[in-house]
Amino acid sequence: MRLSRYFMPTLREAPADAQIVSHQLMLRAGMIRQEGAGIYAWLPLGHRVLKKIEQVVREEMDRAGAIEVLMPTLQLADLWRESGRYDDYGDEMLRIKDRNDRDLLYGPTAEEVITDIFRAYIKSYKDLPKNFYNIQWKFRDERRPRFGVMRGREFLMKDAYSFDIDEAAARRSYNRMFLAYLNTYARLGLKAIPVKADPGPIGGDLSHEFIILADTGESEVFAHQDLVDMGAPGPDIDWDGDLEPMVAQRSQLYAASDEMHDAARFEAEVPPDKRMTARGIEVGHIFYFGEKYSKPMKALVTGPDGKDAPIHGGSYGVGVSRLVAGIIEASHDEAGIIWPDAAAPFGAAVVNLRPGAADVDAVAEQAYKALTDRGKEPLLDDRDDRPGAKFASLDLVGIPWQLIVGPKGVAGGMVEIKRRATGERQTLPLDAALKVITA
RNA sequence: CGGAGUGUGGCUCAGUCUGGUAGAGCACCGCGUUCGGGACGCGGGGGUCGCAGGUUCAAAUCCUGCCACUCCGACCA
Repeated sequence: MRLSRYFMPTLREAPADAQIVSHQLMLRAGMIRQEGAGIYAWLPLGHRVLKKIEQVVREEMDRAGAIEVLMPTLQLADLWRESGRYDDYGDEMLRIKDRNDRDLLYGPTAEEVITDIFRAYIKSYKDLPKNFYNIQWKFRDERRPRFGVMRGREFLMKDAYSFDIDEAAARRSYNRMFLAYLNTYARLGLKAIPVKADPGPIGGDLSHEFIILADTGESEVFAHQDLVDMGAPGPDIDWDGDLEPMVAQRSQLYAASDEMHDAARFEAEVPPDKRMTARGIEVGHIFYFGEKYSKPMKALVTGPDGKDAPIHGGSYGVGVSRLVAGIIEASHDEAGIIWPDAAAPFGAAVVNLRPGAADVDAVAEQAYKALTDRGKEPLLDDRDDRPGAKFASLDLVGIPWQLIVGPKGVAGGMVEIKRRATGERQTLPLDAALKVITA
């Protein structure tokens, strides 16, 4: 992409409405524009980041055996009357009427829709397990939207739903999601801690929230340091095998957010030098809910014994649009955003310091083409602007690499590369620079 | 939903108390000089002062009502 033809409206000052750093930086980087309380338009740069994150989430879901679908944003109230949630959900549900006076709603989640789909087609235990997910916009009419896309009313969520014959099988589905989530966050450059969550009326221990560490996070986390250091399991695991040991290893060490924290247990279970307290942001929530929807909605399958029984369900959510803000909270400095490579809107920026100078243009174009050919999705800064302005805005939007082409370097056959995250610079011939960036 | 606050060119803000017909910086347009960390000069364009009523010779400013947005608290990807 040539910046001179792109749309990247950066701001030198943050709008006064933005209170937290991710919101300020998203506005300054020209990623989003607010249309109303908790409602945002995604501008080109923000949209690219959102798509990148979405793709990482998608790949990890697919790897773990989930199947992608796309459910509607508008849902029929009758379905929610079946599950009993239409009246329970309250004012957070945006209720709509169509021209025939039929009650609709803008989906805040999709258990009812997916259960309706499931029950229409799947009748036998032989077709289980199944896990369907979609990445779709949700709307929850929050009492108090805030902090930009961190807590919007409209937000992009990946929601997955598992269907199993019994609780033991459901636990296996749960475990797959548990590990897939850790891999997802790790790929996005985040430290994520699974903490036990309030399982609600179903009980049991099958509910976890995933909290990423960021100094500016809203909630406080208490955890065993070994859990923090353990890292993600990685993609090369046997997804059909016994995942219980890996999950147990990560769910037995103490970890809790403020509302579930038990100071006495923390001190009893965790030695003093292993007690970690930090701030974090919730970016995922998984839980097992058994027959909560399958029973009232009659999502039954025939078991090996020939009898029909409600399936055991679980659901698994990732706040995709929230992750955009979460990553920024976890990764920024005074100059702006520092994207991890997997989420970066562009892999590298080729900075032409003197557009119009034929020799500089030639090298910049050559670098741009080479990076394009190698799949780095580069941004060519060919704006007619001063070097300082270019560096400042590219630092602000957080592109991981800058490949700087200026008259002095070109005269000596060299370019400069700069790594955004560390500020580290190297002066190299173009070929060597390209090798470093594409390594 | 309770409490607090803010609405003035795209952004940051001054002007409101004490009424006299709107201003600065950034951004934008033109010309010129600049050019390795958000340049400078000269010239220029852009604002129903959130909306609706009211008071007044006169309202951004005073009064009434409404709307929007932000923050703090109880709830959530």
